[in-house]
Amino acid sequence: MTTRDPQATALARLAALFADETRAACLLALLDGRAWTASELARHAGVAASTLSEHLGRLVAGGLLAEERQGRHRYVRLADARVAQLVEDLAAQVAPGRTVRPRNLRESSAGSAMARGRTCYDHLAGRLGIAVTDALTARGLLQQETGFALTDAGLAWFESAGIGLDRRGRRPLARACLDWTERRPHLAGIAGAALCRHALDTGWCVRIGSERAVKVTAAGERALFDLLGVQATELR
Amino acid sequence: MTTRDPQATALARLAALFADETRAACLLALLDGRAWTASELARHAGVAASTLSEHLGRLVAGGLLAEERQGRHRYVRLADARVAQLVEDLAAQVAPGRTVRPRNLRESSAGSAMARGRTCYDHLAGRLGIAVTDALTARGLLQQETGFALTDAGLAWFESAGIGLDRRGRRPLARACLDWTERRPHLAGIAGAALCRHALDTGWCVRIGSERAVKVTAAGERALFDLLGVQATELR
DNA sequence: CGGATACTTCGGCCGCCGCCGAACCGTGTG
DNA sequence: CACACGGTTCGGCGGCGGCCGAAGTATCCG
Repeated sequence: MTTRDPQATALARLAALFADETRAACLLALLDGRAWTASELARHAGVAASTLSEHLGRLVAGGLLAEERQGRHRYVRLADARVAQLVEDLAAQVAPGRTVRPRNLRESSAGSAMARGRTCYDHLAGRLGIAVTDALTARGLLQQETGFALTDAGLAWFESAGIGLDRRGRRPLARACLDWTERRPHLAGIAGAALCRHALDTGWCVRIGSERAVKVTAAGERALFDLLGVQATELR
Repeated sequence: MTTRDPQATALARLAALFADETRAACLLALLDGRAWTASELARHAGVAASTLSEHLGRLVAGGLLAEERQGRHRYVRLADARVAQLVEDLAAQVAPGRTVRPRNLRESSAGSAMARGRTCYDHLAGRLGIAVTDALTARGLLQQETGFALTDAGLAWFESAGIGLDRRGRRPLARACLDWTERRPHLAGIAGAALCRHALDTGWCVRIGSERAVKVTAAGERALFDLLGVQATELR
């Protein structure tokens, strides 16, 4: 009050952006890494377009979202990987306590598709993400014993698989991201993003509908087995 | 509204705990890893005891704080390392934008002591934390190239230095924590905590006053130089 | 036992914030 | 040009939540 801690003020202001159910729903939706229009988000969150417009204004002003205007559309996406990580961290903190019991078949099947495989901003998560991470670890390409890092063999593997790693910028090459369905860490960071992009580009997996869920194709099963020894059964 | 996303609800509820300046000030203060009494926090935050009591109730109910009652005192501390990490992450997200210009000499000297060396929950931060992390990296004990992990030599170093690493539990052995004064990652996780505890136990550094700041002793300078080659000049 | 201290509970006040619908603006379309 | 459509602005409403001080409870101390 007389002399407030500016750091506390800033922290509270940032947290306030997450502290609303509608905004939280938007941020979680945007974890798919894609850009959504304002009206899509409004429908998703179940509020009026005018309400959502104000929310987007705050989120953009707060630096959490980046916007891009095209014609009469306003596209927004998470500002950067740092923001995505923050959303993931908060979501992960909250998830362990949840024992979701889906209400009906639609939610149940949607939920199980998400649990099977999904993107987490720009990398793979769900059983798919875990299976890949485990396979990398088992083959000595990734080590989780004394931290979380690619091994030299791992670097070579990415190269030989033709998956380029753009190491400019500050983002860590490999980083652990806690999976909220599996409750175990999976590969994120530059390597995780590159792997996911490669998987989508080459058709190892495809997105299901407009959600974050992804599905492994037959070609993907073959490639994952050939390259990493991932058994198809781990993905179901 | 008809069918709200329970994850969004949970995330918003969690974030709401951080989204108040008074509670944020408490959480940041508790980042020193110690237990504070309710009245200490009330004084620190500049609010009435009754107000703070309600805040503590919420934070405890929300699982962010653990409490311990002793006589007429209510001690609280951060619930665990996970919570501490979340606070750090949020604080780090907010810090880069801040270019603090201290108002007066007291704040200035307090600030520079914090910048020189401090604890970040249970590990070392500030120039001290960075110097140690850099030294570990330069000596090949820690690698940040392909992630963030101790090397085999690093494991051996901890052993030979007599710093035990208790690897039970899920906490990662080594983890990067972004330093909000140096804006670079420093060592956290089990190894970071063990190193910090060792440094305080053996008198390499001592706490300054009741704050998070720590000061490297003459014995500490010698030990850090002998064991890691840290130059005393890096610590000033 | 009586007073001091630490904390909690309660009632009441105030301000902020999320919500909506209506009106408005700008862009694309027949 | 008229119209549809996506988005924004505005006014107004309602509720939540943070704040305080006063009163109450529990503990420690002399």
